[in-house]
This record gives sequence, structure tokens and C-alpha cells, in this order.
Amino acid sequence: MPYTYEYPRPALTVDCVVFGAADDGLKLLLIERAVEPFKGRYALPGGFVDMDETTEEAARRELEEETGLKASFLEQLYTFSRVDRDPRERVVSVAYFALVRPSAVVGGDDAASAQWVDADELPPLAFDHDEIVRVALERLRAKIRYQPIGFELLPPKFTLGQLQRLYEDILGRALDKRNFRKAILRMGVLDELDEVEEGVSHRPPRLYRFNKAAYKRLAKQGFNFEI
Amino acid sequence: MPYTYEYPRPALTVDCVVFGAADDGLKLLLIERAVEPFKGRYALPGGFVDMDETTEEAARRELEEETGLKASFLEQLYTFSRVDRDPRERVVSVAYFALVRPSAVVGGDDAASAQWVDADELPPLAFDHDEIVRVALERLRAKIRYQPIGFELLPPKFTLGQLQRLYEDILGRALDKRNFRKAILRMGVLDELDEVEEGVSHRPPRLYRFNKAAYKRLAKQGFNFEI
DNA sequence: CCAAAAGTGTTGAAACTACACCCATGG
DNA sequence: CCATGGGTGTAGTTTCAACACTTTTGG
Repeated sequence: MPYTYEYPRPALTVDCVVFGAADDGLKLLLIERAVEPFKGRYALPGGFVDMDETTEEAARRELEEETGLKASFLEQLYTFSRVDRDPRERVVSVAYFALVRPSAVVGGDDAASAQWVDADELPPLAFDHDEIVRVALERLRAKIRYQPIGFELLPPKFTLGQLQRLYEDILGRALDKRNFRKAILRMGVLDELDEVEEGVSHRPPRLYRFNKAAYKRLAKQGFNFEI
Repeated sequence: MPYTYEYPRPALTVDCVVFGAADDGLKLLLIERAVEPFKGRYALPGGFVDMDETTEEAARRELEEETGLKASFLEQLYTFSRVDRDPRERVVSVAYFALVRPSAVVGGDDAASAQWVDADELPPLAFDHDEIVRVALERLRAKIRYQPIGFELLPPKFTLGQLQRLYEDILGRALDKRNFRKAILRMGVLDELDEVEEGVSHRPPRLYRFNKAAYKRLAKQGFNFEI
């Protein structure tokens, strides 16, 4: 027991709320707990913050250790500090909000117990993780309307139909196809490719790519992405 | 040295970025440090999180202990965790963002060393507090456009001129008087009072009051406050 | 030829921008 | 009567919401 302090200290952890998009909707990455407390329940991936890393570094490290995934987008969500949020001892947790591309979603789990679960049919979670997920979903719904983060959930080349379905899944309501297209194309942050998606049993949709450089240029001029 | 742990733990603190509005612009509340490190420099009010309080409770407690102020608005800003942000030891700090009304701004400081400083002429601050303030100003500028937090900086009864000057101070640009009035009155969250401000050497301006209940009702219906 | 999703244009209503003048008070 | 900020209306432009039909492919 080598570490002693003059005053007691809360333990400090990170938790990751990781969203992915699949054909059948928005998914959340969860771990099934193997030990008490909350043995058998699902929980967010996460763990303790080391002394030589920032909380963001801890979040990326834990995410990779527990699930094998690298987030294409990761930002701090909120710090949760309810005194009784962990029944064992005082633990303050910095939650992170992450998005991963679908190539990471499909395929067997590197970490045996990590699973993708439908974001709109979540089981009860361990600790205060229900609340953390609720806050993360709020953030996702708010943020997708004014920041181009939807593209972090799609493959590099995508159709406007895929993009619209993603927005509809996240916002939980239908969007007008014509107005959605007009709005998103007007912004000038999508490159129209000379390619279509093959092998569909209807008119093949054109593929687009998000132009990050164009977006950054516009953003610097005060332009506002907004759906 | 009674508190021992199996693994080392960062210390956990809170810092408060407190904004107030005065006649001559936006102010930030700072403390002059009496001890090393950064002795003599200005710093944000803050301190250690106790084991039996949330970080928000700690922020309110520290703010009152160090400055005598109660925030009319307080929300979590961001958690800062750079490994070297405190030269003495590893300290992770949860920063809070607070607004106080002008009655709290004027008058002698309860805490001798607390001072209001112009938000646009800040001296260099201790630790990473420059960065924390930068993030807080960004948040304030973004948030005032889509949340009715400006009223937390004004007295309960205010004129539209005061409100507009506040918005101009925070956003750093002039706003068209007619358009500003139309926009803010159209929302229907201000009560027009049967009172005017007396004692001014020009046409006496009408007083208004923010109607929180009306705002909440509208917000529940999906209405968006936006300037 | 049928099903399925892709793709496109218009119109009326609302909001946004820019702009100039009169009003009520104190000094 | 002057200075000061308060207070208002309008016209042109842009954006928004709502809506229906044609196109291209696979089966």
C-alpha cells in the first residue's frame, strides 16, 4: 500500500459512450461485466486514469484495450461525480463520447465481451451508466444538427440516402428527402463522385465524400453547418 | 498521513469561471494568489473536491467561500487534465461556468483578494487558467445565441438597450437595434412591464422581465431560442 | 412490367437584412 | 433647443416547408 495522501481522494476513471451506425439503426458499444458489482449487467467500456496520461488519452487507451476499436471521433462529454455512483468507493468519472465507422462495427469482437446493442432498446446498465448514455444521446442529437459529425459514422463514400437515414435514426423523425438534399448540397462540403453504388435492385445511387478541407475553410469564414 | 491507496491518484479540484456584467462591459472574477506557485498572479476561484460532495456542490461551496457570491447560473464547463498543469503534483480539475447578477458585482469584495477584471483585457493567469477562460468565453459566446442565459447577467427588470449592449459585449460585434428587438420580442419570453427606467436624460426606456415559465413552456414544445 | 429507391422544381410563407426617421426626457 | 438614447415600419432577399412526379435499375 505505497500511496498515501494527507486527505482522501476520489478514484478517477473514464467511461466511453461509443456509437456506431449499422443498416438497422444506431448502435451503442457495451461490455458485459464479469465481476461484481453489477456482474452480468452491461456497462460502458472504461477504466482508471493513469498518472502519466490525460483523461482523453485514458479514454482512447481503455477503448482500444477493451474493444480493439479506435474512435474516428472522440470528445469529452461530461464528468459524473455523484457520491454514491459506485457502491464500492467514491469514483469520479470523466465520460467521453465517441463515434466509429461501420467497418469497425461489423466483424467478430476483439474483446470477447464487447457487444453492439440497439441504441433505442438499451438494457438497464451498471452504475449510473444509463444517465451517462442519456446525456450522450442528447449531445449526439444536438450536435449532429450543427456539426458535420454524421460522416464519422459512415464509410468514406456514401449515398445521400444513407446519410439521410442516419440523420433520421439519430433525430428520431422523418426528414423531407428533397429539402434534406438541397440543404446538405448547398453547404458545399460534399464532393460528388463519378461513382454509383452497384448491386442494388433499383436505380443506383450516386456516391459522395465529405470534404473536410472545404468544411474547415468555410468554418473559418464563420459558415455554420446546420441541418 | 492516514489515506493510503493501492495505486496513485490524481488530486481532484474544481475551478470556477464567473462572469458578471458591468456598465463598462463583461467582467471575470479572479483571485490574487497569496502563495507559491504563481504567487501574485491572478487565478480562478476553486479548490479541492470533498469526499461527500459532487463537483457541482464543490464549485458552489468554493465560490461562496472564496468570494461570497452565489451563482444565478452554474454549469459544468470541461474537465482539464494535462499532466503538468500543476507544477506541484498531478491535479485534474473540473471547471465550472457561472453567471452572476450585477447586484453581486458592485460593492466591496467579501473576500479581500477577489476582483472583477475586464474580460477582454485579462492578465496572464496561473496554471492553465488562461486556457480554461478561453474555453469558457467560447462557451458563453456560443451559448448566449441559443439559450436565454443573458438574463442571468442582468437585474430582474431591464431595458432592451441593456440587453442588446450585453449581447454586443459578449459577441464582440454591433447588432441592428430594430432587428434585435423584433427577434427577441417575437419569441414571447419577455414580459413588457408598465414601468420605465427613471432618471435618464433622454426618453425613458421601458422595462422588461424574463418570463422563465413561458420559456420553459415553449422549450418543451421544441421552440428554439435563437439570436 | 413491377417494385424499389433515386432524383428533381415550384410555390407560398416566414424570417432576415438593411436602412431612416420621429419621440420623450434632462440639462 | 440640443443631445441622447428609445422606439418603430418597410421592402427586397433568402430560407423554409410542403408537396408529386419521373428515372433507373434488378428481378
